[in-house]
Amino acid sequence: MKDYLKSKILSALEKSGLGISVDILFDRPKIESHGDLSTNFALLAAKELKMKPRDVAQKVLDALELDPSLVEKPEIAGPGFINFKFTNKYFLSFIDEVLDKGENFGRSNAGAGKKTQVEFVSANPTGPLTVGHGRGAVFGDTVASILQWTGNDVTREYYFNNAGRQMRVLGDSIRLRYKEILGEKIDFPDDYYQGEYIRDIAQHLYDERGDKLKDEPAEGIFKERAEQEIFDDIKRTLDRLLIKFDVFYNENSLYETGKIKEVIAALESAELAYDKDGAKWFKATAVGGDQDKVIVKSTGEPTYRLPDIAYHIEKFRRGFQLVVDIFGSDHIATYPDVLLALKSLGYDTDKVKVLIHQFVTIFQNGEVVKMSTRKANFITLDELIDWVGADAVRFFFLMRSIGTHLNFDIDLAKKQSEENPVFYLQYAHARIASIIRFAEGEGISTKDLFAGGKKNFDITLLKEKEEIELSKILGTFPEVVEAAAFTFEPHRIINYLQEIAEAFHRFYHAHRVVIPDRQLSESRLALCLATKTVLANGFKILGISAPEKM
RNA sequence: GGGCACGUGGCUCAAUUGGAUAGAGCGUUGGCCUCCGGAGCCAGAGGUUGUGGGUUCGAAUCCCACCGUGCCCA
Repeated sequence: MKDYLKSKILSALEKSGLGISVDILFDRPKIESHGDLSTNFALLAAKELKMKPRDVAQKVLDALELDPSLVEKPEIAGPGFINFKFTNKYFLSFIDEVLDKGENFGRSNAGAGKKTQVEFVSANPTGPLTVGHGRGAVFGDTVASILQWTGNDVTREYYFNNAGRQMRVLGDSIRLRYKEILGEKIDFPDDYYQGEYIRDIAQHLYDERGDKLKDEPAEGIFKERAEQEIFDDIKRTLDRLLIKFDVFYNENSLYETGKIKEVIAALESAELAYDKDGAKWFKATAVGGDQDKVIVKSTGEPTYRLPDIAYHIEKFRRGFQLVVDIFGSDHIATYPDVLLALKSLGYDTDKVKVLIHQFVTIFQNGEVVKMSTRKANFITLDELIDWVGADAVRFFFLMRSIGTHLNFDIDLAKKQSEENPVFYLQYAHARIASIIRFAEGEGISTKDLFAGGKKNFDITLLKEKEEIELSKILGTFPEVVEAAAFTFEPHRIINYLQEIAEAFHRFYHAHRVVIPDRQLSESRLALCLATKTVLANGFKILGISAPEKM
């Protein structure tokens, strides 16, 4: 519809001899009397035409020819907005469209098959996923879904490091707990992993191998076993949230295949690296950075920057045309260096989209719970799922934009799990399912609506305000999905589904679906079915279940 | 100390990316089932968008300063 209006306006401009450079964009007014779509181009163009905005608008309207079965007479309003109101016929046509496309309604090819990678979670296997990881996990998975719905070829990827100091400490933490089980007196350092899961892993080793491991080094079986068990645990948690990865990428492979050295060599040959104080530096100041950064410490150990650069080069080499990185705010200071290095080596960093989510602050018993994997005073994602269920966890993390520092009161979440907004949406879906069951009992099957390969209902029988309003909203679903993809903001879909549920409940309360008038019943049933379809498609994107009963 | 982000009713958050009268949920006040699911619907109260300047036809949104919160760095 926007395209239609835009082309009509362009030809009207031409006819009236007005040349303008501004783009013609449409807004959906918040106020009903302002119509269904509104454009402000007359306001924007007034200056260059040296005319009053309202005069520009009037000239365009004089030359504008629109199909009266779709659009009613446009109006000029306020300082120079042009408002368009559409016909009921146009709105009701959405019902047909939804039912025709079914579970594909909302999909588009806006992404044109773009090879896309979404990297998220990427937690090292040092402990269970926390509530903090949950936000990034659910968000990343949903962004990936949205990109798929809009026609991108998406790979979900998890990047991890099973080498380095943290993992050595992890292995040694297990070793000490194992010794403890053997009855030895141990001195467990404060900066070791304190969690109960460390004891569990040590216990498993003891159960299987007895005391045979008492002289094994930390880096061998202890570390390996820890990695394996913790990773299994992480995957199980992700699985409960319906999150599946296509690729687990091991940072270590970048060393094994020499990619790390290649980066150093590339930086050196570009004269962007130098040695100082026994360390190797990236000369960021030469390419617009505020200060040079260490890439290899004097101990010979690389900083996080070096493998991150190498990993991103690999992403480019693998042919990704869009790379989406999802980090917690703790990485907020790290990515500019990485992007700067990539850019200075000639890579197109416009292809990289970095999305930073703020942390979740957990409250319990009215107090802030500080999260630290090491100290083990965290609430695991698993526990959260146990308390409120997977649907509510996904929904809760998705309903807010990622920029907010959101507060999560555990006690409230447990108590309110029955009143969670997710139920409001699911209830609408279940209620429609129930109406359909009822209708079948009364002898109207939804199958009858499509018998013989054609639609046996007449949407023009729908004339009530609530019916028009509902189908109007249904029609905008594809736009909403595209907007969510464009902005990487899943919460837009939730807000939208909320609108549908509201419009549906209002319709339901105002009008009965199954009534003696068979034809009208069928029309309303078609509207219900279309609503159910859009709700279900939205839930599918969000990874939330669409219950037939609750 | 420096960098990045965020401050919107009592609480948790929206606001179509600079648009018209700032909207939802929870909580709160009062109504609504003989009838397809009351996990619902309708109505009300509750706001100087942290503060002060600036940019323009127009600012919660952009710019500057300050205050507060979070994360990172030395």
